[in-house]
Amino acid sequence: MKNYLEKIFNEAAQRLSYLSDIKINFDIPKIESHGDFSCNAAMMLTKKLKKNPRQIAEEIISNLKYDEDIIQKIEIAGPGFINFFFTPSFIAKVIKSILEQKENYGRVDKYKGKKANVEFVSANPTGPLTVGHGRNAVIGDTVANMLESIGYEVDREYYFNNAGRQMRVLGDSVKQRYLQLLGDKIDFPEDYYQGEYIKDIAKLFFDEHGDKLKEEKPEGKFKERAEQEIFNDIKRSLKLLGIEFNTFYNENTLFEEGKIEALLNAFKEKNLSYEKNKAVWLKFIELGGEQDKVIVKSTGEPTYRLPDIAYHITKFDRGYDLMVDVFGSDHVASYPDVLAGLKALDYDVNKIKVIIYQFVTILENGEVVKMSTRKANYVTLDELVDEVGIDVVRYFFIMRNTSSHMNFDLTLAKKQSDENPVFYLQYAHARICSIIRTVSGENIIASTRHLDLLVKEEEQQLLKKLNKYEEEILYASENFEPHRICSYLEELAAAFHKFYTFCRILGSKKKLADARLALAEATKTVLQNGLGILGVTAPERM
RNA sequence: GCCCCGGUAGCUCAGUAGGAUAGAGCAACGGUUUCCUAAACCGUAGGUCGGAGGUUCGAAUCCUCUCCGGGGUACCA
Repeated sequence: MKNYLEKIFNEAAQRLSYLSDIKINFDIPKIESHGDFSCNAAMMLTKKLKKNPRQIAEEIISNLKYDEDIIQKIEIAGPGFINFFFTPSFIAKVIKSILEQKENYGRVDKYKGKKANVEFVSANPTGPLTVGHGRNAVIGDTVANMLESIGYEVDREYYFNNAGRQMRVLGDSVKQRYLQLLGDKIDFPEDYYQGEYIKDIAKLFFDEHGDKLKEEKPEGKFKERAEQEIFNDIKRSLKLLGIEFNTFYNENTLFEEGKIEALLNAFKEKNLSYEKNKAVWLKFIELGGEQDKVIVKSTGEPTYRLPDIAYHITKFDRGYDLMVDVFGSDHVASYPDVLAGLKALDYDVNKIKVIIYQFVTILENGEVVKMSTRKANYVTLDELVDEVGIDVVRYFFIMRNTSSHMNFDLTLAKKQSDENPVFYLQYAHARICSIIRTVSGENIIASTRHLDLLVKEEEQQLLKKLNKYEEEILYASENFEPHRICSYLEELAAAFHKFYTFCRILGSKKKLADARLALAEATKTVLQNGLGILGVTAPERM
């Protein structure tokens, strides 16, 4: 519908040159009587043309050439809005496209041939995934789905680090627990990993090796096995949510392949780094930052910035047109450094999109649960999935804007899971399936031959929502805003439930029943496609 | 101190590609099942969009200041 308006405006602009000077916007008015679309062009031109906006509107309208089978009427309203009303039969045409394209409806090839990399989760293997990681995981996977739906070929990537102090502590945590199992009286250090899973891993060593590993170094078998066990656990948790990665990128690769060294040299050559107090500093001030920062510590160990930059360079080298990073808000301060470093080396940082999501606050019994993997104070993602199910978890984490803080009352979620909006959507789908089952014995066939009979208020409302789908998906995807899809689907489901209540299929005349069934099936397809992008199931029965 | 995010109905949050009378879900209250699933639908009530200025035909949306909450500000990642 919007496309058609754009078309006739472009055509009119050949006669009214001032139309090309402004960006023409078409909005869907909140109020029904204001039409299907509304345009504010006349008001935007008042200053320029020094004329009354209503006069301008009239001039614009008289220059629009349109098909009366498509547009029913055009009105000037309020201060100078131009309101467009489409014909019911044009609005109903969307059913045809939906039924023809089925699961491909809403997919566009705008970015066909482009490659995207979405990096997310990227938790180091020091413990089970928590609810906090869950938000990251679901956002990343959904964004990946959205990008695929607009044509990108997407790689899902997990970046991790299995060197460093964290991992040494992990290995030693396991060893200490192992020694305890052997009967040694040990005060387990407070700043070690306190979780039960450490004891489980220690038990594996005890069962398999008895006391033979007393002299084994913590960073040897203990660390390796812990990493392996924990990683398996992480992968299993993610798979449970339907999330799988193409690539696990080990930070260590960057060192092994000399990429860190090469990067250091590149900075040096460009005269962007210098030595001070035995450390290497990068000239961030020169790059527009607030202060210079250390990239190699006086101990010779690089700080996280160096591998992060080198890592992104590998993504550029691998030929991605778009690189998405999904970070928690605790990383806000670090990514500008990475981008500045890349920019200094002439990489096009516009290809990088950083999604920062705000933290999830978990409330249990009215109290805030402070998360810490180290202190073993957390609610795991698995526990959450156990409590409320996969669909609710996935939906819950994307139904809100990523930039919005999220409160999650566990107690409430367990109790009131029936009232979660995801069921509202799923129920709409199940209801349609039920209709199709019921109607299958009757002489009713989903047919697009008499769509012009769909003129009732509820039918038209539902049709208008269906007409919005393609645009919504594209907008949400291009702007990396998965929650918009949720809002849209809730509106669609609401429009369907109203249609269901007021427009019966059984008992209507054959032609109308056929058209209504076609409308119901089209709705089913769109619900299915939308839920599919969210990774939420569309059940046939509930 | 400085930087990022948020502050919208009792609660959780949409709306921030400037638009017409600010929305949804839950909670509260009242109604709707001889009829394709009542996990639904209809109605009532509930708001100084944190506060103050400004920009303009028009501001929840943009700018400035300010208050409150979260996160960050390392030779931690």
